[in-house]
Amino acid sequence: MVSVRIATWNVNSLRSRIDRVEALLDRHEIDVLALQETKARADQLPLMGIEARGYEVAVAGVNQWNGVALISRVGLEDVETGFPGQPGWGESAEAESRAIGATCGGVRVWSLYVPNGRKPDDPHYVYKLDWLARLREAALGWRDRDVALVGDWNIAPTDEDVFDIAQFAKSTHVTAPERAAFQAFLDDGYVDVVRPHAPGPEVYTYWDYYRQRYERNRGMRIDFVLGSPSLAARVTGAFIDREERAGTGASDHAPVVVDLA
DNA sequence: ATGGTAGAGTGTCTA
Repeated sequence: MVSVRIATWNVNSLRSRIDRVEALLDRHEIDVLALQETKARADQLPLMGIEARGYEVAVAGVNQWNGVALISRVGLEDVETGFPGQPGWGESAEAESRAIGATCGGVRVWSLYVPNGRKPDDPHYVYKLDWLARLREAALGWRDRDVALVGDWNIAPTDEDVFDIAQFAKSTHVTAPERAAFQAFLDDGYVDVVRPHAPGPEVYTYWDYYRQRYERNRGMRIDFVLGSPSLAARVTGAFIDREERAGTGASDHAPVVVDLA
C-alpha cells in the first residue's frame, strides 16, 4: 500500500476560488481532493492549472447550487456519479448531483454533499434523511474495503460541534433524526478519523459569512472524513486547515486533510 | 421572526 493524503473541502464555487484550490494542492501536496458546492457545469470549469500539475479531474452536477468533484494524482478509476439508490430532487438526480465516487490509489473515495435540509418542516429535510438512509445502505456494502466517505455532511453530531447550541435548537443540522442518521454510519463501523487528531473544544470546519463568525470562532463542525475500519487503521494524521478560511475571498468552509499509511 | 454575507447570474434562490 502507498501512502496517500486525502483532503475534502466545500469550496463554495470552484470557478471563483480556482487560485485557492491550486494553492491548496501545492501547499499541502494533496494526492486526492474532494470538493463540494462546485456550482458549475463541467464545460464551465477552468481546470488547466490543475491538470498541468498532473491531476485528473472528475466532476458531477449541473446547477449553480450543488456539484461535487474529485481531483487525484494517484489515479481516478471507476468513476460513479451518485451512489446506487441515491434519491433525486427537482428536475433530475443529475441536476442535483451530490455524490461522486472513484478509486484513487487503491482507496475508494466518495465526495459527498449531504442535502442541507433547509428547515425541519421543509420537504427538503425529508429528502435529506432519505438521502442519508440510502447512502447508509450503500455504504454497508462497501465497508469491508478501504473506503472514505468525505465531505459536507450538513450535520453537527454533538452539541459541542456548534458554537451556540441554543441558537440552533430549532434548526436543521442538530435535530435528533439527523444526528441519528449520522450515528448510524458509526454504528456500522465507519469512523470519524479526524477528531482524534483535532481534539479540544471549539473545533469547527464551517463559519457563516455573516457577523464575522470566523473572526470570533463561532462555527460548526459539519465536514467529516468517515473511514471504513480498514481505512481508519491506516490513518497516521489529520488536520483542519483553519487558516484557509481567513481573509477576503475565502470559502465559508475550511479544508480537512487526512494522511493514510 | 428577521437579518446579516456570499455566489450563482439578472430573477431571486440557496446556503
